[in-house]
Amino acid sequence: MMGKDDLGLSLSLSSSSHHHQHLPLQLNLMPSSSASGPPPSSPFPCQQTTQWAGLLADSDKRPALEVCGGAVDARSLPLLRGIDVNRAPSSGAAERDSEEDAGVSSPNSTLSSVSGKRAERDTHLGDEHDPDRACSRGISDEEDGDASRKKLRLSKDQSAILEESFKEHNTLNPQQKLALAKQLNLRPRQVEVWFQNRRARTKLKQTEVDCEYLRRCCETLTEENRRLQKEVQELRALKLSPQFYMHMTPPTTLTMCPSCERVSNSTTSTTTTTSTSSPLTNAPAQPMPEHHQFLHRRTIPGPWAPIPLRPFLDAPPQRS
DNA sequence: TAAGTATCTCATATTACGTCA
DNA sequence: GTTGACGTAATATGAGATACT
Repeated sequence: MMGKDDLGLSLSLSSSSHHHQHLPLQLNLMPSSSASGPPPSSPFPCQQTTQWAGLLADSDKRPALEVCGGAVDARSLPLLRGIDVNRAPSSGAAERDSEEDAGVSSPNSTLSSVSGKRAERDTHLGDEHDPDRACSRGISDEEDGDASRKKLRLSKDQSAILEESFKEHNTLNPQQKLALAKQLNLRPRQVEVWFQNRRARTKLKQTEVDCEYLRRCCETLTEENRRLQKEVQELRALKLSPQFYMHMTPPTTLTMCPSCERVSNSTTSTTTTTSTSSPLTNAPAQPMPEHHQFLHRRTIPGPWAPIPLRPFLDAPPQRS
């Protein structure tokens, strides 16, 4: 049967990769071949991401492309009530955005870690608490009165470029974020949010795939268990038949050696003890090791107790 | 050097908006 | 025109890491 390693089943509860990113509970259910790929310290590696990105591309790309299609945009643009996320932030505001957003990268943060120096950050810490927050809500200078956030659709091209970038690396450093934002005419905060949501969607998809894989494994094991139970019933039925006892050998007790864990038949002569293959491994019987002969000759009372096997297993009936 | 603080970035949950049937 | 489902951009929150005092 499949073991844990066969399934490639591993749980990574917590670890740290190079970007000190949090590593979520990761089910690596890929076959053992893939288990050798991503290092355990990186349960969300680019390799795996790329692998899943390809798998997910179909599922994720569909809504993105359909929703963000030109026709949809053409219809939706009038509904944006004058807000066009795809348009470069206008002139002065755009420049201010691109510069301020270079420092505004997180809702909890006010300035970027491009420099990472607090002194420099402090100089940028103005009276405005979080300018990007207001911008990201789509509240323009003229729409300050509307407190509700505006949801802004990304264009097809923007989504495609973001997807391509995500395939290369599912996390962005500040420089990459800035460059991507500039390329897409988006605020860095928007790029950051997009990547966060994209990672969440990827993980969700993978979780669904993992669940499906586990479900199939469970079905397989259930079927295997059912088959074995049936086999046990058949063997028990054979045991109860009179013919069974006629050909039955004397009671047998198998003993396991503690050192090599081989099973020997204690009913036979100690000098002629046969080495029995493991029922699990089905390994071919091998000659008795030297230490076996020593142990069996001296009948040392050891901790390895005889293993009483079920009668029907001690003397398996002859199958014709 | 250790402790405390500030900041950044992340994952995660949730909200709210846009689209479509 | 309305409505519910769905996708997703945006927000809120907490945690870990890092730099600094």
